[in-house]
Amino acid sequence: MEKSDSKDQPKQVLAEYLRLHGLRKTPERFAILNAIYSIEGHFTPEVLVEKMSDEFNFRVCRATVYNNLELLVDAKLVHKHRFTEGAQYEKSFKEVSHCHLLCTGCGKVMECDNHNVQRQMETMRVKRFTVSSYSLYVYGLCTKCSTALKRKQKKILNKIDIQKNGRKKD
Amino acid sequence: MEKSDSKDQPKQVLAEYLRLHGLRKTPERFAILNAIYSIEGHFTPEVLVEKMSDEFNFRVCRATVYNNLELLVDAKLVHKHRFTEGAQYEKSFKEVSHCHLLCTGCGKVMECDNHNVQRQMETMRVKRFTVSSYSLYVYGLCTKCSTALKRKQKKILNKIDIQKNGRKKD
DNA sequence: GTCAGTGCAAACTTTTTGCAACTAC
DNA sequence: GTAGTTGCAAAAAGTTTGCACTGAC
Repeated sequence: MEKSDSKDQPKQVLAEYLRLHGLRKTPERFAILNAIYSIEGHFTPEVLVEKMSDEFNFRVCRATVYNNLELLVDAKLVHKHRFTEGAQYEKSFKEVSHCHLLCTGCGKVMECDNHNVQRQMETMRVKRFTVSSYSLYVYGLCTKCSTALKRKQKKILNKIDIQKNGRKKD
Repeated sequence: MEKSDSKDQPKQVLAEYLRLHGLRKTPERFAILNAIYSIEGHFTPEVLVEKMSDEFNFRVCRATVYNNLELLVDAKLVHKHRFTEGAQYEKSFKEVSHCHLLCTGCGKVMECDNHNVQRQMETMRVKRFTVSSYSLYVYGLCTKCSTALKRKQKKILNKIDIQKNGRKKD
């Protein structure tokens, strides 16, 4: 009977978190949570405010969004990333931790499931430290940037060669 | 004889990087590199500027430091981290990639060598992506914050209990 | 009724940009 | 001499803060 599915919902988790921390159940908090869980992938605080206003017709000021994002991170309902200048967030409830591929050429962020790493991380123990989550960022080049870089390097090498030969000929 | 130890020096790596990219060997670049390699652990651009001025008597403006940190990251001589607001850097030449433990309570950053993870990362292959480096951040609580949190939670639970009992008595 | 939480605007921090001056090549 | 680099100052981007007001408890 009444299998406690509902208890597994992010909303319930937030409610319980607020209760256990003696904090208030404001409409803003649940509206923010709701908006976040309607977003697939990463988002910035700015985008979240905009989306809430546009799609949910719910206006919140930035300070509130910043405050509550921090709270939701603490409640383990949201992951915080810092790929570039400015933080990016991502829902995290019942999501498998995936690693992120960051192209240092164009800045593109891709996701990648590496089961070996995941297994390893889930069983990771560290002395004098209570592990709660992890982020793995892998830097490198996407195919497009990799090709572009090779072309660019060839061009530079040609230029260096020309300069040298020019000098030699003098 | 003349074993090419010198070629392995960061300075040589930078010189070669600059040559292959058609960039200039400015004194600022080598001064910045030098200062960075005198620092153990993480530092911010601000701290680097200060250190250069104070300890090396070499004044550079921030813009130059920012430009060249980016360049050094590209040359794989420096790692860039974004633990908090504001980037932190770290020398990376011939350094073993270590994972970072980030305490979400006090913000303390600790280093941690996990050989399993290191081995795994060094052999990692991803489709359509040329891996060049990685960062592993493990979030959690240090012993001090873990203890503090437990104490705090106990206090809140007591408070909630008192409120409930108070109501019931009414 | 009280105090945590919100909105607003201003302040602050970190990073980038535009431009004149400089210098490595 | 040319064009890549630097310094400087101003602007931009992202986040935090102070304060008055509101509303969850």
